[in-house]
Amino acid sequence: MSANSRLTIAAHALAWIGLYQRQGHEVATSEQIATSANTNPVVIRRLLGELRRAGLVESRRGAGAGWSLARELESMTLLDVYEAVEPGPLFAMHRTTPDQGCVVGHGIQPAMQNIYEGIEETLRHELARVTLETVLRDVLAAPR
Amino acid sequence: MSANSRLTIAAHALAWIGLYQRQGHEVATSEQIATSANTNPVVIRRLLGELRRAGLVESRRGAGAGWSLARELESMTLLDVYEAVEPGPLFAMHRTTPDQGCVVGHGIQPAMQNIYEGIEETLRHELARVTLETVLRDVLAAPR
DNA sequence: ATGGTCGCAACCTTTTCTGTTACGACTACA
DNA sequence: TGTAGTCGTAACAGAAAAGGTTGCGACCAT
Repeated sequence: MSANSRLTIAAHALAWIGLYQRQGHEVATSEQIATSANTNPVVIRRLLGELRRAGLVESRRGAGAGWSLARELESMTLLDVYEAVEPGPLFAMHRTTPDQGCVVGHGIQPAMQNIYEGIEETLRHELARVTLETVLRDVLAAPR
Repeated sequence: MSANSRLTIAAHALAWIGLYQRQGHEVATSEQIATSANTNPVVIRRLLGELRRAGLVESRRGAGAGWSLARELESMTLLDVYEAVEPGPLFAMHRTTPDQGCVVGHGIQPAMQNIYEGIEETLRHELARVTLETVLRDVLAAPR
């Protein structure tokens, strides 16, 4: 599916910030999170920027700057994160308009659009069932 | 999500073949289907080749060659098509292994893997509810 | 024998995602 | 007031995937 890792990395970042704050720290830096996720700080800042626009995190600038949660992990779901970092639909239509003179070419897009909408609704429902608190709990439950 | 159009095009092709056969024709050519989908015949042959490996269609070579359904549209679901044409998982993990020395970096992949598996199972369930017969019916029901 | 079609490999272009560098903006603190 | 540390963002490079295109051998009904 040519899947991307945005949802995974965003969840990683949120879990990291959440745990760090529970350990008494005020803010986490993109540098620290990037080290944990084994990627570049700019990648983290970009993703967290989208999460900030969605109201999930806040950032502070200047010296001693960094990122903090805007809400409890308990109140965030994977759906919130998904909608913040994934722009498009799950399934794409034809890249070029099908032949409108053909019965199938004419009816296929509305038909698939309808079907896909129902499926994406179910997907969103599933994503909404998983809170970031659950994610962190599962992360900490991993055998070492 | 960087979605691709394979599922859409494959469903288009199957609906086209199915309708064409109901009109009394034995086989459909990749050329005809490509015209309806407004793409290249090789693209169609590639996709139908995968559907053939999955036992959904058959092809005949030589003169008067082409494609036909291997089963009734009624007995094919979008899940059959999806599994035939989509190789990978819906969501990707980190591109590089996260820091195993970090609690989050260590536990994040098994945690997300588990969550994703449940979600993909639900997705498959939804796809399995839609038959290609339904798709064709919806296609023909489109207002003109 | 021939013409129409599939099978498949090879290559190109476009798009998307990720990584990287660079640098200005901002602010706590000395 | 200066400075160091961090964010914000633009710009570009590299990798990967999807889709489009061409070419040609294999196949077979006629």
